[in-house]
Amino acid sequence: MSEERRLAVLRAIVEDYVHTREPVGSRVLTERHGLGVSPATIRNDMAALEEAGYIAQPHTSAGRIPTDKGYRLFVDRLAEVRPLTSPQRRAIETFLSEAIDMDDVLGRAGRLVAQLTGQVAVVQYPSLRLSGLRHLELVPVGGARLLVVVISDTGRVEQRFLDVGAGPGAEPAVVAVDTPAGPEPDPGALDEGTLGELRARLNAAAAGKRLSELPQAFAAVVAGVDATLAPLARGIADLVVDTLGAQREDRIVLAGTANLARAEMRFEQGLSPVLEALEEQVVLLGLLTELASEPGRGVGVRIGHENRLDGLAETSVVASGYGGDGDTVAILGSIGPTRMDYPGTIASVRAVARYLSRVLPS
Amino acid sequence: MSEERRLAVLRAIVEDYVHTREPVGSRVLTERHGLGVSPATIRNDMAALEEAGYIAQPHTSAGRIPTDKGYRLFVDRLAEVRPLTSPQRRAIETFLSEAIDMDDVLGRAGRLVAQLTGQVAVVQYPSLRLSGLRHLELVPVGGARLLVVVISDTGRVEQRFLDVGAGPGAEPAVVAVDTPAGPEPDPGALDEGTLGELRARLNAAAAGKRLSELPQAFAAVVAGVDATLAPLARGIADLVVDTLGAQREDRIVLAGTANLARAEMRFEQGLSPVLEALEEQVVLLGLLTELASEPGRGVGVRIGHENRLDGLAETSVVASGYGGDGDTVAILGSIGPTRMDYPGTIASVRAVARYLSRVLPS
DNA sequence: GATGGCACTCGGGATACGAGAGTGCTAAGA
DNA sequence: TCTTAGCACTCTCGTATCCCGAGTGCCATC
Repeated sequence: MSEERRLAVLRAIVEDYVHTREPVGSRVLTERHGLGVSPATIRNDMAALEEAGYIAQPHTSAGRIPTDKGYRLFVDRLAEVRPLTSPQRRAIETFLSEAIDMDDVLGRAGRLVAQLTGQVAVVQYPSLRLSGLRHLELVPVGGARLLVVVISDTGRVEQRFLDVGAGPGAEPAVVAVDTPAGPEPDPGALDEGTLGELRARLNAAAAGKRLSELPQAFAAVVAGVDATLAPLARGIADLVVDTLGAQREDRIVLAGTANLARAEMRFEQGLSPVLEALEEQVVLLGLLTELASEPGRGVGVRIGHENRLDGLAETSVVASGYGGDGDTVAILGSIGPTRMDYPGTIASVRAVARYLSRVLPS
Repeated sequence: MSEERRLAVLRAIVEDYVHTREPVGSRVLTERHGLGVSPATIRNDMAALEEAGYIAQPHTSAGRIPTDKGYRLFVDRLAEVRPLTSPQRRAIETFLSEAIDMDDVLGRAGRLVAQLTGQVAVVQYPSLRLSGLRHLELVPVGGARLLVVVISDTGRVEQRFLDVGAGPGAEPAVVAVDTPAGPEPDPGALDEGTLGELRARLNAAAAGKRLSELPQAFAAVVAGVDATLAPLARGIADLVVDTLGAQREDRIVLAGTANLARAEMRFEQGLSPVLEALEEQVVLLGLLTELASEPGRGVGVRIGHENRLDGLAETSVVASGYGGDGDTVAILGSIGPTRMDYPGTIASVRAVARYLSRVLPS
């Protein structure tokens, strides 16, 4: 009962089961895979594998299916990474290079992974590092509302709305609704000249400063400004500092959800828990982060119950970080049933992640 | 065989079926709904209704279920709009008012509608009207890349990447990848001083101009600039005009997809086609646009086969436009099985759409 | 340690059957 | 003319039964 053959049997079971979606018995194992031994021998090996927890039988007299532990062993020691075919590579290249902006890149990456793997793709928006303030722009919109646009040195752009209260004397609320805006600015409470000057002063004060020095620099501006304007200036200053300081890494896009519903994927518990888990973006994000921070060859794999979420107990997650300078700024992954094509999925995720890393600004 | 009673029967069938999800027979109809007649009478009415195509029986000896045509009649003539309860209204208010930016508002609106209706919510991003250029910012990122940030007079902010080719002499590609950016700007090919001057010139040229006048204004700048810089300047100018001119109304967010998988919703064809239809954002967008442009009390309803998409043949779409000044700038909707609670769904969609209209910058 | 043989188990498909729900129709009543 | 009661008929669905086949575990043998 050689150890190598037992592993070969496990590999054969995994590959056959992934392919046929049916419990695999000793006979087909000897027939379809070139293990030169008889079914009885295989049965002995299978008994040992079952004993060790790598496979299980759904009911007494059926074939065996891999357990989570079995898949884990397969992924760690048995799977041969199968590189993508070169047409596939080219397809990735061309499809992604047609993207016109960041949203588009990530959206396409998601659809691509979903299509390559036939599963659900998850793409996290890159979280961008902070730096100084490059430019601040104030645009009055609506009556008592100010759109504050912040451009950081790294090229990050954020926009927030500032409610300017009743008049210039009132204390402005610091955080309000942020949005692109509507039509004609209403030059009521806020006149362009004053705003322009305020903007110029704030920009000048911020020039060359680091984020940590900004509050102080702004305080000076607030102090030096007309008393009626001071509250507004302070409101803007606070909002800018707040906006630059806030991390904005909580966005995720999904693609290929429809793949879950395809007939080939039957989940014991139905797919309702799976979909629910996917909608819990915060939790999902945590999972991905955890996963990508694992050591390994860049691509992390969580199998079945390994990811703590109940909804994902029947699924595996394959994820990889991506990012400009070789360090991870965001994560890309694929989620499918534990019974998935691990080598293929890993290859796809890795290929797209690498492309993203290459194309991302660094 | 009075006409009113027949309508009452139809209404009773719809309401009962929506509630119980089971074909409704003549007996329960007389028992549960206060029609003061015998089952036999109802049967006659039902025969007439079936003849007219408003109801059908799934198999010979089962109760009746409404057809699309039946739901249509119900929605148009029989449904009483049921206003939301005041706690519900308050919940909407508070939940939406906690949003911190535009993305957040729309995301919350979606989740809200999904939760209120127990169905899938669809929210289109508002398309914003164009105007002049408020400010143009150039941020060098990476080696030969330039982030171009465009802020329009209406407060719309767009960002695009410009590939600056090999050196300042090369013709820059006009459209490249747009994205927030990575870390340290690399002051290689593009030096800050030149960029600053170029930016200042372009901004000055654009000040006060309308979109249609921009190309001309920019052309003057390009002509007046150093010859080695001209291609870069032209590249930027083109990109800006292009960006401002492009409509950006193609984004949709979904929420509550998991609701589709809940046990209560059984689709004949499975939900795979439904999910697929929902992923076809372009088509979906077309449907919503068509729907919101219909006359009516603001909320449009498409029932079953009325929406041409095959995948949505078993679903109904309830949608409403929303937008700052009473005119529609985007659309909000809810998608569920044809057997849905129309009055409730309509009320929810309308309430949230109204809130959005109120809170949106105008 | 590998193999052939064999009895045993169990899931799943096919079949049969009865209960129940609902219908349409007819004839009688208002 | 509309409503109602009665009745025979149809069809779905759940339950029970049976049987086949796949697969196993174990034992004796090579």
